[in-house]
Amino acid sequence: MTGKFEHTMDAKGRVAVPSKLRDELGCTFHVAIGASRDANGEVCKYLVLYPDAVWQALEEKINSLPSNQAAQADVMLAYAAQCELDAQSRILIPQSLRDYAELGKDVVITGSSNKAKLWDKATWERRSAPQLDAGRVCDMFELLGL
Amino acid sequence: MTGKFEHTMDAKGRVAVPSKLRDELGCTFHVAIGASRDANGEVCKYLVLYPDAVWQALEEKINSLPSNQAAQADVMLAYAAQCELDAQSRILIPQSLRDYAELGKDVVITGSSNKAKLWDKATWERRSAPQLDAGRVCDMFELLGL
DNA sequence: TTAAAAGTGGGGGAAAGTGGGGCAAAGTGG
DNA sequence: CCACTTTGCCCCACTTTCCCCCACTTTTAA
Repeated sequence: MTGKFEHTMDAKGRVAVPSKLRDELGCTFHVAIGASRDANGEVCKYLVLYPDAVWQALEEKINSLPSNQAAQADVMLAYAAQCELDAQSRILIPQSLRDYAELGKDVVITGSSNKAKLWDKATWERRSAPQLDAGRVCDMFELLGL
Repeated sequence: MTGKFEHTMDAKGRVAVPSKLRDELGCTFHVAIGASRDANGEVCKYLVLYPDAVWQALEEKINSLPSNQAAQADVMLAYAAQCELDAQSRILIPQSLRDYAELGKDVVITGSSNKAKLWDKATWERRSAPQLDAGRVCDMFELLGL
């Protein structure tokens, strides 16, 4: 899955799934929490859309976590939801997930190989802008050995 | 089973089972005691809702416990109850289980793969809040190898 | 230029969730 | 053995949330 799509979330918490991603996500999939660090060590939160098969594998990994990680596992499963597309190809994002990712009206959906990510637009821009610098892109190509 | 649902327990000890969990729990299932440690070593108590098939397997495990664990096995079975949904899709939590988990008016039900957990709201928040920190979520993803 | 598909917004009916009244069965005390 | 209380359960009533459906705009494709 690839691409970046700017959509809006309406007052009811619904977001249209980009048509380019629908085939790979299927009509039922899972939404869960995600977070990652950038080069400066800053963290940012977003949501992840997992096709069913990918989610199954993840759930098994979560279940096999050592028992001292039980609290993390509980939260991960509590903040996950199975979603279905409505007739307009939208999903309803549960309130608890909206709160977690601090989603406002404007959101961004990006393809991310075997899953998709859903960001608040401001979060995405804050995070992606520095990476678009030509020097950074050069560095990445070297890292990739190209 | 996934998701987090905030419900209320009425004065009679009844709690509505979230509609999203009903299919997987069935209309009769077992409620039992549970507890786990968080990263700081603190323990917290909750109740667990087991679909019948899952409970059967657990009961056999309990029965095969070594005899020096008989006291634990007795308590585990004593503090377990078979529940049925009433016409409003609620279950009645036995007083002894309410006392164990220190359930107040506000409770939280979370999906946890093949079972569900029932927490006093304050307990859940005390336990989950630190895990929602973006840094912790990052750490978990690394632990999961993602 | 037109048609079809994608994306956005909202109204209203159905379902979910909450609370309480009342009755019967079970337990407690004289 | 008979009141009396307690507990569990059925019923009904009310509120809130969710989701189905329709309408409209914008974009893409023919």
